[in-house]
Amino acid sequence: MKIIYKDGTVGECPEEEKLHVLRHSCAHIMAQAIKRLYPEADFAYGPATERGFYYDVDLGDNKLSDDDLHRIEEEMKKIVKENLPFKPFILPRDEAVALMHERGNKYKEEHIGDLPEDAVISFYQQGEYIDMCVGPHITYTSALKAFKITQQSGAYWKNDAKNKMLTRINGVAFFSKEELAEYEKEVEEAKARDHRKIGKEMGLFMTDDLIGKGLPMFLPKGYTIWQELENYIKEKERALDYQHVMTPCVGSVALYQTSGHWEHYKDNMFPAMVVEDESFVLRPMNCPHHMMIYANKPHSYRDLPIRIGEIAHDFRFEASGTLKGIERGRHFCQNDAHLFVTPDQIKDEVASVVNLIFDVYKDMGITNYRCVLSLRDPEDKVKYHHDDAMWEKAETGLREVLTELGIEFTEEIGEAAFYGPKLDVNVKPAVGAEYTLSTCQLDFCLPAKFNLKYTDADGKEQTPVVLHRAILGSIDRFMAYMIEETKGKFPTWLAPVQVKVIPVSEKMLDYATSVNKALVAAGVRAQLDDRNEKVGYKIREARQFDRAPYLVVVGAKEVEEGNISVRNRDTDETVAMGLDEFIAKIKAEIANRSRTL
RNA sequence: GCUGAUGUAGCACAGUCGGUAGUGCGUCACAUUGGUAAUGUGGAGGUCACGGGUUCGAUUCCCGUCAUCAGCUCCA
Repeated sequence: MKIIYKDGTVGECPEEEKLHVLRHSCAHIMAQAIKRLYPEADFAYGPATERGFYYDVDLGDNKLSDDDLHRIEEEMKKIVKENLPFKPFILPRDEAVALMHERGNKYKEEHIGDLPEDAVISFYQQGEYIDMCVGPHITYTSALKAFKITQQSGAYWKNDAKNKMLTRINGVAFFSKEELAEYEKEVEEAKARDHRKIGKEMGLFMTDDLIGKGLPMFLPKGYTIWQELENYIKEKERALDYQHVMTPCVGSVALYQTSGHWEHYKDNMFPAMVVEDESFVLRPMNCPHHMMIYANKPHSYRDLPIRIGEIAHDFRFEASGTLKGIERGRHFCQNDAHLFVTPDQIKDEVASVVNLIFDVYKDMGITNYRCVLSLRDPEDKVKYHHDDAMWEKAETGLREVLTELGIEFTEEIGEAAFYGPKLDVNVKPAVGAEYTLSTCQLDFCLPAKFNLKYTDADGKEQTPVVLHRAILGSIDRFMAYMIEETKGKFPTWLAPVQVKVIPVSEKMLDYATSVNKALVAAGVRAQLDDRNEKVGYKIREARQFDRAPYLVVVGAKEVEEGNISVRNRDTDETVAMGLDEFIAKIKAEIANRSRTL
């Protein structure tokens, strides 16, 4: 694939940049098409993305319908057919400003003003359309073979909610029609994996307008999974000498004023309730409660580390547009803990948390994640606690520990909590943007605000350091992730229905009932399908909706031989075995929390 | 919250250029008694999200509200 650079040289495109260039050029072609249909359109940014491209455009008062997007796409096809060359040129700053001004490109004009003094300002022209751009681009529009406009949405100029909202038009582009078709298939598969869809199919949770938005309710099957996750993580934590507590979901406003959360987050909390001249809020997080538990009695350095954990109900008034099933609601349960440590214990405790995270991921079969060291933005004086020395100590400390542990991570500025830096472990859901699953945060700030103390070996009072950590993050969100990862085919220990018992006909119903009873009595989540339907039909439903790990079919043969037929969900193999043998096998599998059937 | 789209039976969806609605699955009844991804027949089931307006008449047109979806911003 030939490409043309801003100085006019033409060359072969490096393999790894081909798609990027193609997609970026596609954005220009889309802009040209939009300009033809909407001459008043003014363009902001139009980059390539992971799968395609977008362009943010100011369309004045025009609103686009799906038909309009289709028209734009048709116009793009025409431009491709016209086979226009991409022609670059470079202008001195004053002429560049004049050109953009003359053509009414006020966003590009503003952009030039943001560029450094010595910037080379280049343009690309294809046909009648000129765009300010550093390139490189494809040499002719006909190089674009497979693309599609996928959606429109709003996006703020320079990503700032204070600025005007522009129309963002997204598209995808590939080398070939086959790759485009492959992409569309992937999108369909991702939609089928969406936890909201599977949750409904399997009867895991529900929402209702009358309850209120962002407030999902866990149904018996969903709560079964939820409880298993809770038991699992508490067991892991107990083994690491955590102590679990239970604290109220409400706290006084004064509590959050003390912690600083009120100042930073009051707009994202449910508004205060005033009773008997005192103000309370539904709690958005649990740090202050746990701080007060620490402060409940004096501590010696010999007591530390103290690890206080809680599966804690929290409420946040999340912007309505951000709510998403059980992945992000206005109520959720954090797998939270606060570790109160001395400065020389930081390293070991961070290591222990990090090891716990990856131990859990191993158990759960989670492999697709990335680690981020989230740092403050030193320029942002509003968001972050003012104490440069504290930040320096916390950030370098955390970075050192992670490096020593051999964790691969990237650093992101401006992602820290207001009280300290964090290690975030991020994953991608089936649909939508990446989110944080697990976190470990280093905090020198809140212990001081709450005046927490311990007595050191010299009998002097010292302030402990706090590690905030969440392994499953929120149980709700973690469950959403597991639904999407497993497509609802949970490992046996998590499956809401572990065994579906299917009699071949009603004649064997008594035998099937006794088999089911024995399984239930043994602590297995078994369910009898006693409906008057054929075997094939019941098998189909058990696979499609329950996704039960095991199907037990009993007919005349089994009654006669006094055994059962067990079909494995993952291999589709059926074997005959004694009921006791099966119970022993599945109980062991559940106890081991094994991932494979 | 913002921009856009959507809201019809438990679920998935048709449809009505304004005359109070259909299909499939599920559900219920009856027949069938079956061997690992759909047995047959029949019945019931809807204030067409909610509230206003226009109209002889609104599920359909207009306005507002609520919810859902995509993206943006945010995520202690």
